[in-house]
Amino acid sequence: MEERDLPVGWAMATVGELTNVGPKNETADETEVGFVPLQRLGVTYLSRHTHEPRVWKEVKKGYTQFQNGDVLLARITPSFENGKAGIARDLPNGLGAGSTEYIVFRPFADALDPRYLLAHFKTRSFLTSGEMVMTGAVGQQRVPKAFVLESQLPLAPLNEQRRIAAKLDTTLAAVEACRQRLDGVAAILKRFRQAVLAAATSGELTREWREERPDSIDAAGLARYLRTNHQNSGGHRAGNAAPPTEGVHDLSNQDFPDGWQLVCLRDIVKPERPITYGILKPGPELSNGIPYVRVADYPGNKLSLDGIRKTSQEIDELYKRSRLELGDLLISIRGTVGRLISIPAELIGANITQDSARLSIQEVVDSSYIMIALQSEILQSRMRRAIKGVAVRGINIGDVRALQIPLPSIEEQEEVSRRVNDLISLSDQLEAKLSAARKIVDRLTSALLAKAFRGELVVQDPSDEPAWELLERIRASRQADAAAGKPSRRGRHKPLAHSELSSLAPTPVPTDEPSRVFLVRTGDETTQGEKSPSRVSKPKPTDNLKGWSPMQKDLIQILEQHQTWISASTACEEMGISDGSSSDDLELFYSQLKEQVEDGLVDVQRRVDEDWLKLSSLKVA
DNA sequence: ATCATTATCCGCGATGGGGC
DNA sequence: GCCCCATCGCGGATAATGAT
Repeated sequence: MEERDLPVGWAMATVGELTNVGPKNETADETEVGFVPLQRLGVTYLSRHTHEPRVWKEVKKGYTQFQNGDVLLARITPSFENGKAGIARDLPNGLGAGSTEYIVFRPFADALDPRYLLAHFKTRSFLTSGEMVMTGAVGQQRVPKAFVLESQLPLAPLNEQRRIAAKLDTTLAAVEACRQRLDGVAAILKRFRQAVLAAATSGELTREWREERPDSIDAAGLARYLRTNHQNSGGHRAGNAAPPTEGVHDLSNQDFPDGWQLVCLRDIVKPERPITYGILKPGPELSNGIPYVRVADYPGNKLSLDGIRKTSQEIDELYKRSRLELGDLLISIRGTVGRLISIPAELIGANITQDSARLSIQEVVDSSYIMIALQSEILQSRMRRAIKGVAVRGINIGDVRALQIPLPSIEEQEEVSRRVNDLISLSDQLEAKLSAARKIVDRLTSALLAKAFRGELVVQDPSDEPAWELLERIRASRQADAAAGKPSRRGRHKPLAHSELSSLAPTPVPTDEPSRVFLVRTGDETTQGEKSPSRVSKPKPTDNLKGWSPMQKDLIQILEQHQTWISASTACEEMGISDGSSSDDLELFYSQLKEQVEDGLVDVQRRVDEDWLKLSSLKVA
C-alpha cells in the first residue's frame, strides 16, 4: 500500500520498530508458568491457545519466553503457511514459554495493539510473501526473522486499531460460526455416506423394494451355486495362508432380511482367479514395463495413475496370478487397510504389489454391490479387528478370504447398487457445493483482513492521535536511547540490528518484482540516528508509480498468449499490476495463481530469485 | 527337500517436533 | 541455523513356516 493511499492519520511502519522481539521474562525459578508447544497454538485469528502448567526453572532454558499480550508467530513450515500465530493469553502469572519455532513479539503498548499485529500476520499478503522467502532444507523451511521485522504494515491510530480489532473479533466470529456450520455439514455428509452404505448392506435401503416383490427369488440358490462352483473348481489352493483371525468374521448373529445369505468372499470370486496379493519385489522402474498398482496409487478410494510404476515383463510373468482384468476389485491389506477401487480399462493386464488383494467377482454377482458391502462399516470394522503388526499394520490374505458378505439376490444387489450410486452421486454434488462454499468463506477472512488494513472496516475518528505521531515518538526515543548508548526501549530490544538484517536477508529483490513485500535495506544504516524519522518510514521501492490500476487480464489468457515460460513479474506487468498497485491486487494475483497451480493449469519453476510461470501441458492439450 | 506364502525386520522419505 | 528424534505409511529383504 502506498503511503499516499493511506487513510487519514495512518502511517506505514515495520513490525520491527513497533515491537520488542524475543523478550525475556524475569521471575523466580519456582513461578508457575504456561508452556505452549506448537500443537497448542491455533491457526485462525480467533483461536485461543491452551497451555501446560510448568515451573519456570524447567522451561526458562531452551525455549522461547513470553507473557500475556505477546504475539507468537510460528516460523517453520507448514505452521507458518497455515498462519499459525496467536496472542499469549491466560497464562499462569501471566508468563509462559514455548517452542523455539516461535518468533515472539511484544508490541509497544502505546503504539500497537497485539490483535492488530496478529491480524497483520494473518493477511494473505504477509503469508504469501513470507512463503517466498523461506529458507532451509526440505521440510524444515523457516521464515527469516528479518523478513518479519522488516515487513510493512499500514499502522492505524492506536484507538482505531482497537476499534478494528474489536470489529474483527465480532465479524470473524461470525465467519468462524459459518465455517463451523460448513464443517458440520461435512460431518453430516460423511455420516450420510456411511449410513447409505450401512443401509445398503443391512437390507434397509431396499426394504420396500422387497415388500413390493413378495415372490422375488431369495439368495439361497445363488449362495449354493457360488459355494459348489468354488468347491468343484478346487477352490483356493490351501497354501499356507494363516487361518482367519478368531472371533472376527462370524456375522451369523447379525440380523439380515429373509432370503439374504452370508457368503464368504472366497466363494464369491472366480475360482480360477482366487483372491491373491501381488509382486513382492517389483525391482527398478522400467518406463515401458508393466504397470503395477500400489496402495499409494488409490488414496481415498480414488485411483490416480499419475505416479503409477512399471516393472519388467519377467517379474510380471512370475506374478501372472495377480494380473488385473476389467472390473476386478482391489482392496488394500497393508499400510492402510480396506481401501477399495474397481479396475478401469486402462489397467487391464497391469499387476499389483503385496499390499493389495485382488478380487475377481463371479459374473453371477454384482461386483459394485460387493464393493459397497466391503466399504460398509460392518465389514470395515471386521477388517480392522483382523489387523496385525506394529510397525507395518495389515491383514492376512486368509482374513480377506474369510470375510462374510451379506448377499441378496442378484436383482436386489443391482437395485442396491443403483440406489447407492444415486445417493452417493447426490452427496458428491453436495460435497462440491460445500467445498465451493468453504472457499468463499476462506476468502472472506482474507478479504476482511485486507479491508481492515485499508481502513475500510471502521470509521476514522479525527480526534485519534495520528499514527505518524506514535511513530515519531518511538523513533525519537529510539534515537535518544541510541545516542545515550543505551539499549532501546524496555531493556534489551535491539534497534533492528542492521548488519544482522542484511546478512540474513535473501538475495536482493529486483524492484520490478512485485511479489515481495520484503524490503532489503541498502543504505548505510549506521547513520540511522541522524536520519529524519520520516525518511525511514518510506523505504518505497521505485518511483515508477503508475498508481492503482485494476487487474486487466486473466493470468491464463496471458500465459496462453506466450505459450512458454515467462517470469512472474512479466505476468504481473501484463495483468496490469505495477509496483504502485495495492497489496490487494497482489493478493488477488497470488491467490489466483495458487488456485491455478493447484488445479494443475499452471506450472511454476523457481529460477534464481524469481518464479517463472507457464501454462501446464495439461491445459495446452 | 523344495516351493509358496506369511511374519518380521529394516530402511526411507515425509511430517511434525525439539535441542543447542 | 543446524542437527537430532519419533512416527507414519509405505517399500523391500529375509527368516520362518506350512504344504506338497
